[in-house]
Amino acid sequence: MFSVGAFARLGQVSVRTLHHYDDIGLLPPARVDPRSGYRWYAAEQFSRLNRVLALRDLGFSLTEIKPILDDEVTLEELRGMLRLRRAEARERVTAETERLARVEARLRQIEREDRAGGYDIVVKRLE
Amino acid sequence: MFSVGAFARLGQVSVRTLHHYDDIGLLPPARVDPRSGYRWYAAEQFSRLNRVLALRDLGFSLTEIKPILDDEVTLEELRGMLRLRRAEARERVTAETERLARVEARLRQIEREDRAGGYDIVVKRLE
DNA sequence: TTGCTCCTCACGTCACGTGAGGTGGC
DNA sequence: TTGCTCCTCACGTCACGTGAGGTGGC
Repeated sequence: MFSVGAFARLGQVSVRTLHHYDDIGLLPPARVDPRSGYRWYAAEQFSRLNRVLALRDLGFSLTEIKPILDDEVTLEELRGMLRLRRAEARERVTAETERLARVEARLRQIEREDRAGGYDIVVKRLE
Repeated sequence: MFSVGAFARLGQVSVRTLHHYDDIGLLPPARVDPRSGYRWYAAEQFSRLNRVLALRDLGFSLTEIKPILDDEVTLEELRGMLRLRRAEARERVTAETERLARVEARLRQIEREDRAGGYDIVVKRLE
């Protein structure tokens, strides 16, 4: 059994994160001391923690992660969720790439000592 | 003079956004009717609104935007802020690209019907 | 009178970070 | 007794979205 502190250290997350995962029922400790309220985690729980972190890393919210880990999601649904993640990730990549280009353009402009001007050029849609 | 509704429509932002910009002092209306509390914007204020949107689009927070627009930032400082933005934008591009790759890897894995396994592979640093 | 616009609260968002104030075992 | 760990609130984050409840001019 591991105390929160130990489990957090070994799992590379903060104690607050474990408290949070307990609060939302995502990763409740194997045992809670009824007197002190101390949380005790079992070694097998590292697996679930790591799955949480892996899915979080793919862009899933904690709310989405729970049903996935609890096998309340079919393979088909999981596939669909991943496709959605993929689409979102692609969008963010292009959005960030474009933003980067704009920042660079602005920097070049400033290096030419043109402070003013340009920066109220905004792209807007017409109806 | 434009009412909030009109100014919002023409400026392509929500009324709530204008309220918010007023609340934080970023873009107070040119005039506020003392009786009704109605906000009235002048045509010249579109320029500032667009500057706000342009800077926001570059990744600046509203708190950073204010001093920039109020000329409380030197050219050198602005350059420094843009360099920081650039670095952050680059980081996000690579981070998002990597995330996308992981999502795609997971999808390929799932298409092979391998539901289980893999997904508790997590990268962690050793001390 | 009915619509439409406007107003001011004030809670909710997402995943925790960060004190505050207090307890229990070595 | 001193440290260290643990506990439970509960506010703060960032830029608004979204009602709730009410007012004023055409």
